[in-house]
Amino acid sequence: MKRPTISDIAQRAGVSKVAVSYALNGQTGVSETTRRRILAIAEEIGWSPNRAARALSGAMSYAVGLALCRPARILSIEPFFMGLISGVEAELSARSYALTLQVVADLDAEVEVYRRWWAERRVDGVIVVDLRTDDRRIPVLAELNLPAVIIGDPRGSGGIAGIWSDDAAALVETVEYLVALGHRRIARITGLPELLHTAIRDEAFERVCRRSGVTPTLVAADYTGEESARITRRLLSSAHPPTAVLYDNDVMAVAGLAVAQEMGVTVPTELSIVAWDDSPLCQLVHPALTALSRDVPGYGGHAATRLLAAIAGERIESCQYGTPRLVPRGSTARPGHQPPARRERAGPAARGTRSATGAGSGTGPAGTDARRKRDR
Amino acid sequence: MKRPTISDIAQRAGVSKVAVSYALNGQTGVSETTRRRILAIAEEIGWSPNRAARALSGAMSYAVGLALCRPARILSIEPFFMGLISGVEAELSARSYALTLQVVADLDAEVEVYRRWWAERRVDGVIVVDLRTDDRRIPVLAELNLPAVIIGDPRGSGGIAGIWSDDAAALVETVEYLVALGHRRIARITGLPELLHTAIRDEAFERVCRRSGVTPTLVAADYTGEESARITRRLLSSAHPPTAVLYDNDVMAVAGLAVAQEMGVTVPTELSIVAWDDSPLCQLVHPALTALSRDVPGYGGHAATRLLAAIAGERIESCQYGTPRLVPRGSTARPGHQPPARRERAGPAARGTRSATGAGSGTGPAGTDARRKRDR
DNA sequence: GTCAGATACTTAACCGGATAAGTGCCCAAG
DNA sequence: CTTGGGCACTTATCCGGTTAAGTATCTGAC
Repeated sequence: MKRPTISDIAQRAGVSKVAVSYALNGQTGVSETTRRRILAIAEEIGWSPNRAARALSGAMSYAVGLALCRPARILSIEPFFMGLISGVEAELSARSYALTLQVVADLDAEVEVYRRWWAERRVDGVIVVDLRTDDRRIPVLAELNLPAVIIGDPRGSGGIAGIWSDDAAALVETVEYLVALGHRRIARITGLPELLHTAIRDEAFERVCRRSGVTPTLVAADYTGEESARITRRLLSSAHPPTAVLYDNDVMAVAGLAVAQEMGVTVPTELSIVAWDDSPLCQLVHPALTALSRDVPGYGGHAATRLLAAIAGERIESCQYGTPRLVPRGSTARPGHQPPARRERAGPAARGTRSATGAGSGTGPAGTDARRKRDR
Repeated sequence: MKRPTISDIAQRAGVSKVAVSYALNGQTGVSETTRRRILAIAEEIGWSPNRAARALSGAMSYAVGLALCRPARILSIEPFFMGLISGVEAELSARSYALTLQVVADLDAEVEVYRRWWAERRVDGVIVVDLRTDDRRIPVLAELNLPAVIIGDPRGSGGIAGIWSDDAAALVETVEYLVALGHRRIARITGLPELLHTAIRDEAFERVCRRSGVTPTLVAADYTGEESARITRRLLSSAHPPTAVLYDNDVMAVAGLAVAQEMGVTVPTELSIVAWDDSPLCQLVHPALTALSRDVPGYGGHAATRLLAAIAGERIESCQYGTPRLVPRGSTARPGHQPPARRERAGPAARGTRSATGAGSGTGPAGTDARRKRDR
């Protein structure tokens, strides 16, 4: 089956291909009658513009690039990226832009990918994730003059417009919530230390802890459950274990919860847990995890919209979107060793007292969460 | 900054652009001296071929398409897709092919995307996932003569080569394992019923249950934790609850585990749980979930390799890869109401008896799993 | 010495669109 | 009746590569 071209349409319509081009692009220069005839033929034979041809003359590729620089095992478990991609995609495909995805091994490879995409005219712009402190991708993008949107704090995006959430504010809110509950020993298990948002959260953490008279503990991790489990185990067996732990993603928080349960540390009475980034996962475990929730697909959609604007030549500014909201669930409570009354009477074998009926009440919060999710 | 073209190189080298083209593509027709000079210049000015131009003359786009037809909330929680993408990508980028991703709302949209990609020459081939029973995408791909690799059972791929795993065998192995443990009431909570692999697993499930004298219970779900929780709750509160449940993905299995724990049903003694598709998630929960593990990135890599072969014009055959292996963990055991000795002595508040020291033994299996993962 | 054939190039044409610069033709104003 | 100007088109050219089809120049065999 041969792909139809504008020449095919021209032949059928008995006009030149330029007339067809004008007609299909809404330009003046063809009569309304001819235009309709041409459009009808195009529709009939199922014509779509050959992107390569368009790109060659118009210097546009109608594609946007996204390079992901994380090992496969992290990519697959982190719901964040797939959520982001969904959001980006929804926005792009609505304007018939394509998303070109590349997984790279390290930052050098990523920079090379940008250079190649630019030289090959593969993409019209890129979305940059995982902004680093003093990020060397930024000058390259500037040098290439490649339209870009940075997902990350404008302090690190070196003049390139970005979309960012106020992580510091969210962190302060969370710590203050824990302090209000009565916690005085709070630990934070971080994501990759080279990421800018890790540094920003760290700084905010130390600041709010100092201000609140809380002993901060900061441990760097790598987003994996293994690492989180190891660190949590160490923290909980120390002389003065924290009464609350903030994890920099949901996977680490779930792993931390599992370790606590293994070690016989009751959550939330003996240990409160907060996860950064909400996901269905946080509501699947028991107790459900208090989380910093944000609208990830919306975040991606916004980024895509702004990138398309930048590609269209608009001057775009950095904008804030979707600062995480603290969603308290069962994993945070006042610190103390007395478990809540309902659980106290649990039989030795049972992990909780709720009967099948009691569990029905468990649908309450689940239902609420489902509703919240739909609201975003 | 202007993008360098072969004409720039030609000018610098003092030859025609055709000579440059020959030199850069390893064709005969240029002397070794000239070739080296041209390559040096190309390297120096950072030339990469303009993909649009290449595509226009060569009729190749050097891109592969992947359309995902699942709602965002499922995409983001299912590690399968991101794992698949990582694997596909690794293979593609090694041969400097790009991956074009599109998230679509339904099958009609997906078919439209294929038609558009084909007409636009956006991609040289596609990878098709989530094969349905009597899949209407297949005839379209055949009609368009668009190179494709189906990820799914060849019984449904209508002559188009695919890559598949023997789900029926894996399911039979799992049920036989449960039967050997002594289970006689086994339930299976399935994924989307319209997917071919769901039907294949269902059929195998009923067959092996009948053969083994086991009462099968089949309930259709949709891969979400909410749905799984609802169904599990219903099953467990029925008159004759199953003693083992097979879930069609990890998220549903984790949700099922949470419900059991909520309801005071001990896993694994009162209820055994098996998850289809392993992920770090399965090892984070407590007890760790027995799972059907497979090498998802490898699966994707294989698919990409075969697709590239098909694009290169080779005739490719369907091939089997990565039939899931059953990885027994703590969530499966002989059915019975006596919890194992070590847990029996648990204090009322504790969810497990393991002390900090006891938890150290927990690193044993975790270490093993990490090693296994690296092996793939 | 000459002629075939290889070598090392060049020129021309093409891929499928976009776009600048014509070219008839009709209508209306002067 | 002429001229000017818009309308509806066409022709020519370009984007940056690939490929077919020349064309000199050199080499070697007869």
